[in-house]
Amino acid sequence: MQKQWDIDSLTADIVKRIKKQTLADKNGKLPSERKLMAYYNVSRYALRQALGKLSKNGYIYQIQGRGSYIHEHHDQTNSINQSDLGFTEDLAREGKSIQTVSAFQRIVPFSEIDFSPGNQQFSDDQLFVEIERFRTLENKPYLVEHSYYLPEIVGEISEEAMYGSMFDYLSKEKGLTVGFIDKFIRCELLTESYATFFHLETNMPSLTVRDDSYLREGELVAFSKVYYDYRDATLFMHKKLLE
Amino acid sequence: MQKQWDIDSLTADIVKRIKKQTLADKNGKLPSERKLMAYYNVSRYALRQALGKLSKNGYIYQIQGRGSYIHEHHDQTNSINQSDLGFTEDLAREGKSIQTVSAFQRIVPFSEIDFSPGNQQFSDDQLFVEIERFRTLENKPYLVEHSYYLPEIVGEISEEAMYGSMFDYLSKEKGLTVGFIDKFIRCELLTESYATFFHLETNMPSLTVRDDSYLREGELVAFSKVYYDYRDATLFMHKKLLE
DNA sequence: GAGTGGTCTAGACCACTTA
DNA sequence: AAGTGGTCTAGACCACTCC
Repeated sequence: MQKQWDIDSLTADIVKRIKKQTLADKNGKLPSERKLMAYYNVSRYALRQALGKLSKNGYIYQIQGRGSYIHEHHDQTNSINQSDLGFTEDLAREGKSIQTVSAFQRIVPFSEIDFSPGNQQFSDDQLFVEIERFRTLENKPYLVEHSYYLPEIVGEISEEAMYGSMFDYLSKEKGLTVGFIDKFIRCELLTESYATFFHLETNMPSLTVRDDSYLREGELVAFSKVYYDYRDATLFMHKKLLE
Repeated sequence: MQKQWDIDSLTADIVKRIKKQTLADKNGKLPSERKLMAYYNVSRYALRQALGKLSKNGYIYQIQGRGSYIHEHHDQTNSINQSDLGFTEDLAREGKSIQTVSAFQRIVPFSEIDFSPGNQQFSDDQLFVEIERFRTLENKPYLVEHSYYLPEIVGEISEEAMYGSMFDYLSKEKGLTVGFIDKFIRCELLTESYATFFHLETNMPSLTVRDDSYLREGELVAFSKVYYDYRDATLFMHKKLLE
């Protein structure tokens, strides 16, 4: 009995072989789709779904009539890959440790919130769970995450969760699945308290990412703003044209 | 003879109908895939490719077992949508006019370049065409674009091109097609000359986007850095999870 | 159980590149 | 002419939601 591949495991296996350098030739050229179909014993559709994912994320590029090639991209040290990005950057990245050094939680009405989601309005007395988390990367101040959760959806948030991954917490403890996120990236000036955390002066800048997070069902579950130390943070993105 | 749809025209038509509000019901729910297949007389594959594009760009979201729904997103005023983004943001956006108010071109060796592409090194005497463009949005200083082109690939760049769209120029005049771009987003402090253009003080911040642009064939053709006025620039991105 | 989106197969033809 | 990726069809079964 031969191994059955689905698209996810197929994608993972191709990535593994690319990294182990056992798939492409010395010019970075992959075997043709027909050969890969035969090798993995999958249909054209399944194979192309897998290659499409790699292509979208910048691992490979494909040229009609010529073949598929590996795209050697940058060293991703200290850069946040948007394609891998979770909730509000809750992924522990290769060999790096992100820790929450302090966190605050309180309940506030909409009228006291200083930023709001892109496409939705609330009544002034709508309550939100406000969470502020100060986080370090390799023991160095790295980001401040300022979030508002809809209490009707998430309920109470435990103290332990605030020091771990909110994304995992919502999924495992609350059974909530985030389906998509709108992101707004800006550069803003720091207030005194955030600047102090980064050992910067007031009004020094910060790279900020505003997220509106929606459940799989399309309901807004949280909106947040993350302030990164501008000296360390780089967002990486790969853009495919001609689609 | 019925109209034949390909995926692009199908996608465009669905977008058009969504905008005209003649496709979804009052709850924002689209007809089922089977119904749309019948309506457009296309296969499941073609239809799902089209819906997949809309879904990826945040126009709709799909829920297994329930249906497809419109996602009303934000007001995109003054925000740069990464999914629509061209070369270095050369698209004239809805009703807004971007103009180049001054531009400089010179030839420099690699050794005099102050930033470099993510994954490639050049010898110190490799020459580049350096272009600096100062651009306004609605007659207000908006961005400075600092680019380096490989002369072996692009050849000479005409004066007119420098005041128009570099993307169109490469494509129409030089027959070069950009296939993909690596992007690195940061927040940086402005030097005096750039700050002056934005009517800001030296060391005020800027939202920057570094691009490495590759031809369809995988060859690096240019790398650039765009400095945006941090007060006006917002990058928008839609992220689909669970793929 | 009926209807929805998600996954996958087998096969065809087209557009492009290379020789 | 042969080989490559790009597009598209027809059909099947699965997982999930709703009644």
